This record gives sequence, structure tokens and C-alpha cells, in this order.
Amino acid sequence: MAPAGGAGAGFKPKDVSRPPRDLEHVDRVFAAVAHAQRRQILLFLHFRGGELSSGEIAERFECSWPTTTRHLRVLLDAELVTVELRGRERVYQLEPDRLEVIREWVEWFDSPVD
Amino acid sequence: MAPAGGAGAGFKPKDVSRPPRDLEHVDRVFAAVAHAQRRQILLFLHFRGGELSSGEIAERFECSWPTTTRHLRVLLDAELVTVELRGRERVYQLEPDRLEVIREWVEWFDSPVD
DNA sequence: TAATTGATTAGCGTATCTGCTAAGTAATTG
DNA sequence: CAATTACTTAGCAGATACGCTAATCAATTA
Repeated sequence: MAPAGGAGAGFKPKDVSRPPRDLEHVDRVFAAVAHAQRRQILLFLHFRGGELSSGEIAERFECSWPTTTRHLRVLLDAELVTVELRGRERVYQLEPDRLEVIREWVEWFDSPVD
Repeated sequence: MAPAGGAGAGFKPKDVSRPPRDLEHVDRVFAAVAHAQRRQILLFLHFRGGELSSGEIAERFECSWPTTTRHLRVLLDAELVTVELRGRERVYQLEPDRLEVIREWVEWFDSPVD
């Protein structure tokens, strides 16, 4: 089975070098991309080179800026994006590797059924 | 940009030969797989050969049978499964092709940025 | 330092989601 | 045809999600 992220007696140091693949993280990723605007934010980031400020993102969508801020928070929690403060701007960066979680799930359906 | 499923003046006859790719359908697919149990139902179907009755599916999960019925309804609405009545059983069938919607979305991130 | 700019946080109302139990329907069995 | 089996539908309660406006915070500019 997959590593369960168990709170057991393992004391196994967390592997920070790769994205967490525990069930909770998978859940957050799938929940994050469940909303159309959040999917569009990710695509927008991709096609604009992977980096955009809050303002550039908020400008693009019709909803209010605070609403976009919250969508960005969901994407952050899912680690699909990161932020960096630059002056008074917050620059969001796409983390495309995190989308592997989705690819990997879909690929289960390519596996033979035994 | 991606085909927008535009409500324009096109009068283009809908292509019924392939799964619908309009935005609403994409939304339903992503919403359907946003729930862990629904993802597990799909995997369970896959690894059990693509066909299972309601009872076999409900048995597998800890929640009540009506709750599973509703999850199955969500998967049906997203066209990720179909049903067939056989006697007094309802046999659900996996429609793996519908998962292409997800693959296709993820693959946007492989495209060059221009 | 006061005003402006860029963005988040707080808080609220409504809608949707998810679980449950109880009741209903349809096919089969005795 | 009554009882059983297989499953869905109805309806409710609590949690979460999503949109908004108002208030706040932090960095820059005048």
C-alpha cells in the first residue's frame, strides 16, 4: 500500500525533497482543481510563464479580488502554487510537478486488471 | 486557447460519437473525482474488471448504502460510469474513456508557453 | 509622516455537499 | 400473493464552499 502518513511510532524523517503523496495531500489537490476558476488560474499561470502577481491574476477574473485571494489560498494549501513577496506585490508561482498526483491517479486505469 | 464551447451563432451539430467536452461536463468530471470515496469506487471498478453491482460496491465502503448510491449518481451524471439493470441488480460499468477529460486538462501544462 | 497602492483577513448570507435514517419501488422467491 | 432481496428516493442536519463588502495590513511614494 501507499505510505499512509500514519502518526505511528515510526519517527521517520519526512522526505522534503519530493512532493508529499499522502492521502490528505491527494485530496487537497483534487479538491483544488475541482473548481473551474482555480483550474483557470493554473492555466493562466502556465501560459503567462509560470509567475504572476495577485493583481494580474485578480484582474483576469470577474469575481472580486478577495474571492480570488481565497482561491489562491486553496491552491497554496494544495501546494500547486507558491508565493514570493516582492516589494508590496505577492508573486504566485506555478508548481507544475504537483500535478503529477493527478496524472498518477489517472494512470491507475491503464494498469492491467489481473 | 482551448475550445470554449461557445454559445455563438455556429449552429454546429453536436458530435455525439465522442464524449461531450463542454465546460459543464468538464466541471462535472472534476467535481466527481474530487471526493476520495468516488475516486475509490472508480478504482475498485477498474480492478474488479469494470463491472460491479450496487451491492458489491456498497459492501466495500463503510458508509451507508444510500450514501454510496448517491456517490454513484454523481459518477453517473459525470458519465464516468453507466448502469444496466439485470434482474433486481443494478450493474455499474466503468467508462474509462471519460477520464480523458482529466488527462487532457493536465496535458495543457506540457504545452510550450510561446 | 500622510496618502496611496497591493493585497489579505474578517465576517456574513446563501448554496451545495455529505452523511444519516426511514420510507418507497421493483424483481424474485416461497 | 405475501415475503424477501436489491436498491433508490425523500428528507433532514451539520459541515463546507463560494461569493460579496468592509476593514485591515504592509510597502512605497509624495
